[in-house]
Amino acid sequence: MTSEPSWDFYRTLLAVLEHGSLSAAARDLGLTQPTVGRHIDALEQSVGAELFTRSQQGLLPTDAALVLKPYAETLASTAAALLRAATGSREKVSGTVRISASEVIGTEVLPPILAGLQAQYPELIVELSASDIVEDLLQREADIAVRMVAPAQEALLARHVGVISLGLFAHESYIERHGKPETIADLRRHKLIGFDRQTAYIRSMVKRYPMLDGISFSFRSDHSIVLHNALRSGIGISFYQIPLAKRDANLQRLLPEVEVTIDTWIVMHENLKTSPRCRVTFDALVTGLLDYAKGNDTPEGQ
Amino acid sequence: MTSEPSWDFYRTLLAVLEHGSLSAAARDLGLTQPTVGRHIDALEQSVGAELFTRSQQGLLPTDAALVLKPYAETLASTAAALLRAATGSREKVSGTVRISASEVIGTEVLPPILAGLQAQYPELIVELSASDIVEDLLQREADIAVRMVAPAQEALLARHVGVISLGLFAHESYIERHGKPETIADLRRHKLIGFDRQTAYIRSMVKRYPMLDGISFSFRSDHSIVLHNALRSGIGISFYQIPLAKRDANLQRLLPEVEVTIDTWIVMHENLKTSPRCRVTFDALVTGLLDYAKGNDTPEGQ
DNA sequence: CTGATGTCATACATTTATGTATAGCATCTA
DNA sequence: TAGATGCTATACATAAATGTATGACATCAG
Repeated sequence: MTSEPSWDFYRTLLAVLEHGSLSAAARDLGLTQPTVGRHIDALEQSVGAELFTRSQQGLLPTDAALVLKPYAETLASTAAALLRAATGSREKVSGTVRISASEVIGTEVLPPILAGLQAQYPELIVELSASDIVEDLLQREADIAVRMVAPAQEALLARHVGVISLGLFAHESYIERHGKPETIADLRRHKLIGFDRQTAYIRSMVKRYPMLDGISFSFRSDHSIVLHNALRSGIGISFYQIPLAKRDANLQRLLPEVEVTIDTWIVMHENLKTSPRCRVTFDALVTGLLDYAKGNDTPEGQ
Repeated sequence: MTSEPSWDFYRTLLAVLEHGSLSAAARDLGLTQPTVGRHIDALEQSVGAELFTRSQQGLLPTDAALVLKPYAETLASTAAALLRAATGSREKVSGTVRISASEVIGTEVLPPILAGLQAQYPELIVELSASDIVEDLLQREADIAVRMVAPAQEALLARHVGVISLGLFAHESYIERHGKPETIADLRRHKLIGFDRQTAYIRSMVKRYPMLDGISFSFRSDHSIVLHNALRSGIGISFYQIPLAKRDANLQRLLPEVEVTIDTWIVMHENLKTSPRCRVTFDALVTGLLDYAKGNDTPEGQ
């Protein structure tokens, strides 16, 4: 460890870890394979440890390299955030703003809101990361996030935009075939659509209706869109956001006494409030989602 | 923004921001002044904004540059953490572990604990950041922290090591001159030693004894060591950690009904538990501070 | 005022890093 | 089996970044 290695080596390291080969990493980085190889060599020498076992069909990361991956990911997301913060003038609403939201919100609710925003500010570039994975490390850190959990960190500008209500729904074609459940216990004899992994949705549901805990799903996916399409195709019964269900007349509410509410926040780091593009995006999301939670939905086509 | 700038430019940017001149930054980085200047030039071109207003007695950062500083600091601390994670073999207890603690704990309590640890593991290098400033951004992020607030983040390995008790103390030379206060209200006619800024100490004290809120200190410093030396020199009355006070026979406890307790945690990121040096340091801190909180103090000389 | 020390900017030489081209080996498909 | 495609490793030429030396200006102490 004679002197600190170049920070660029960390970027190269991350690319190699992500792509699994020097050549692929080189293509991604806009470098060449020998250069990437030299970066890894230099890094290995600096830290005094083997990072990859070389083979002719690619590189296999060692434990040491895997330990470094989360650090390199943090570096990448911070560097990306720095670049976003630096780009775009401080007066105009221009440059890139990156938003993180759940899959459902990101795919169904945000697009119309963001469409209006971009119509107003043509120079604004929006990156939208729609994912239910909590540990969003692979993704570039977002400037603004729509969250279903109360923000814990300090130095965050958070706005509570109300509660989103979920109810049980089924497509009418399913009801024709299987009938309606009359009680919660009755759900056990129905086909239920559910999640693979525990998401914020599930956690709050199980908290509220413990009898749902042991229930077995006959259709599972960890992809929210798949679940919703399964619901719309009449595969079974699923929780669904009530404002969204209004858009589809063929979806029928079941057991109206079952209702789960999810608190929703818009969260932004405090020091971004001086950035015009983050400010206007934040405000647009707040007003748009307040409307959505109230039931004043603005569907896609409008 | 033709292509992403070199991450090394961010390191250079941070150095220039911290030192205030190209030359000083160059000395710090082990580069030369023209190189540092070229890095800044290239970065300005990449982000399309002026970062510094050049003058012959140094560089004045623009608002744009100041916005980027926290990002660059995060990059620096992450890069340092990566390097620490990479260095040192995975079997032996070697390499550097960085610990963050309050000033009092760091200066008075930890050294004997760490001395024992380093005697056991001669190849272990310890970095100790003793500071009461909460936003420890300038510092390199620590591997292990001794905290007085309940850890909020997830993915943290936290161990509660008990409560540290604080009482009011004065040096006997002070008592000879001013006598002892008999009631809490009586404190108002005494000389009190206190803090400039609100620390975890103060907050929990005021919470418990609201009558202390409006009290005026006749001696203030935001440096804990200064305060303790002021106490030992007989300048006035101050809160002091009871286990520490036992070491100095000339310190007398006043108003024994006044006692404030501070919960204490040792906190480490979960993914460091595979690192032997972090593991053994964590364990040593836990046992050492459990002993300390119980009153089984292990003073410096022993 | 004068010299010492600090700063940034520029011109030029050199070192360093990178790209190109190629060889060697594995894997898969026809 | 032959050929295409994937990968890494090496040798060599080139391009790029860095260092050296120097000049111009500002600030402070004597």
